[in-house]
Amino acid sequence: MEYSLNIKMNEKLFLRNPEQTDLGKKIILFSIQLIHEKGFEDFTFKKLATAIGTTEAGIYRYFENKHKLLIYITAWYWSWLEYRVITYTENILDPVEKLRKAIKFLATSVEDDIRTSYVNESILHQIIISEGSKAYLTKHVNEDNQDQLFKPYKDLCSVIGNYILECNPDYKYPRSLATTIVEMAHIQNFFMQHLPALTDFGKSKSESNILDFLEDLVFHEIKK
Amino acid sequence: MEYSLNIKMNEKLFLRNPEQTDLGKKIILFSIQLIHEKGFEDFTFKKLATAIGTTEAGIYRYFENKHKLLIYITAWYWSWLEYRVITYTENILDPVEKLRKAIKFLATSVEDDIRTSYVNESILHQIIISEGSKAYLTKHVNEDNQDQLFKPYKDLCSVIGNYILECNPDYKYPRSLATTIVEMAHIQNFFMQHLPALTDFGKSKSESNILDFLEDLVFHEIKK
DNA sequence: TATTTATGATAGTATTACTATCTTTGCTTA
DNA sequence: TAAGCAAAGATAGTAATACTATCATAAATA
Repeated sequence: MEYSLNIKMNEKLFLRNPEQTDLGKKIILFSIQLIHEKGFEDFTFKKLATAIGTTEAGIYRYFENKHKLLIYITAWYWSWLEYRVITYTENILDPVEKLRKAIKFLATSVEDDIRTSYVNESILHQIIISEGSKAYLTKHVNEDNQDQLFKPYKDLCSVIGNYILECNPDYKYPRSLATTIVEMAHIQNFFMQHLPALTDFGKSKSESNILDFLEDLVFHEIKK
Repeated sequence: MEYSLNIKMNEKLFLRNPEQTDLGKKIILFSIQLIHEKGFEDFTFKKLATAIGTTEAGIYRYFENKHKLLIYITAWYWSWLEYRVITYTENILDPVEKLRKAIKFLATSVEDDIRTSYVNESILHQIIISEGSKAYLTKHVNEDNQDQLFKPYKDLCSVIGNYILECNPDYKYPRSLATTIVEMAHIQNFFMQHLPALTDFGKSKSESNILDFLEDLVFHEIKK
């Protein structure tokens, strides 16, 4: 049996829906590869077009500019992650176990999900680590936010925040702690890879250490 | 009596030392204003030159490119902050009080320091919040790191890490907790301003709430 | 007075970030 | 089977960006 997983994306993110055509899917597939390879600053629609074997104008029919494309692929990632977190925790009754599992999904690398043919999730995870925050660290964040472009990120954080409240209904900072988990899962990973003196995981360079740190932090904080 | 505070910057950050000439000081002063006004992506040496009343070529004599200039001003900020943290905590004996004071310096807005005529620290603080992480989130972070460009950031985190260890010598993650404090002090501030649903401070929008959250987090975590 | 140093003035190039237009291909649907 | 439409290809063009180079000039210094 074959599976396929479809994530409905906000229509303001694109001009033409990339999921509905061959070229569109290629744009997503190759842009993930190219952004990972060159970094977002050095990534251009010209280079993307050449890699795909189409023209610049072809890309512009799908995305207004490269920043919208970055928001698209990050938003896709957060939606996919929320889906995974929810499906893999729904049978767990103990809220502490649920939260533990969620943290694990955030802090651990993923393997390519075979149900999504035109997205390579393990590379996407690396992009989130290195480029993810550039999606919102702009002067037009307020307008983008009004267009709901960051909803998937907020939804994921909201799920984590609710798990935190299930563990301790009196805890005062469930949202801020949720974003702390999500952000630090990625920032600690980046620092571990590139600026190891800023972490305690420089020698082993293992994601399981980040996981241990985050669990330690979260469960000390919300302990009743 | 007049005071002046001088911070020695890494020579690899510039081509000609901006602190030693009038034009150099103007470049720092105006670039801080302009980056804050336009955001880093929309900031160009052309616009900076026009604002100062000099030419593009004039700016290029001081800085290789706008990214080096960003690293320069962020590095300056971290050095200045480390200096403040150290001087204002050196007479405090209780390590918990010391750490508490340090967190306060990180999470609270500053007023313009009159001892540094060509740097506006309160605007610089906003730049750190919105643009700071772009200094290291690049494909050339490893080369920049080899050139010691991030040393001021590391030094500051190291100071905080040591205060953490003074509070609890057995604590396992002093470096990662230090970077968590520094990063989250700024990220929570950005979210509070622009994506308030991601924090618990959306209504009041007050920095003192961020401070309370960070203290709560840190002292629960390192409690013996 | 000679010389170095900083700045100004001007010009030029490759690349980026688009926009516009016209043609072709291939798939519906009457 | 023909007409019609949507997607994609081909090509061109523009303003801005990110530089590099050169030559002149003014001020500081030796």
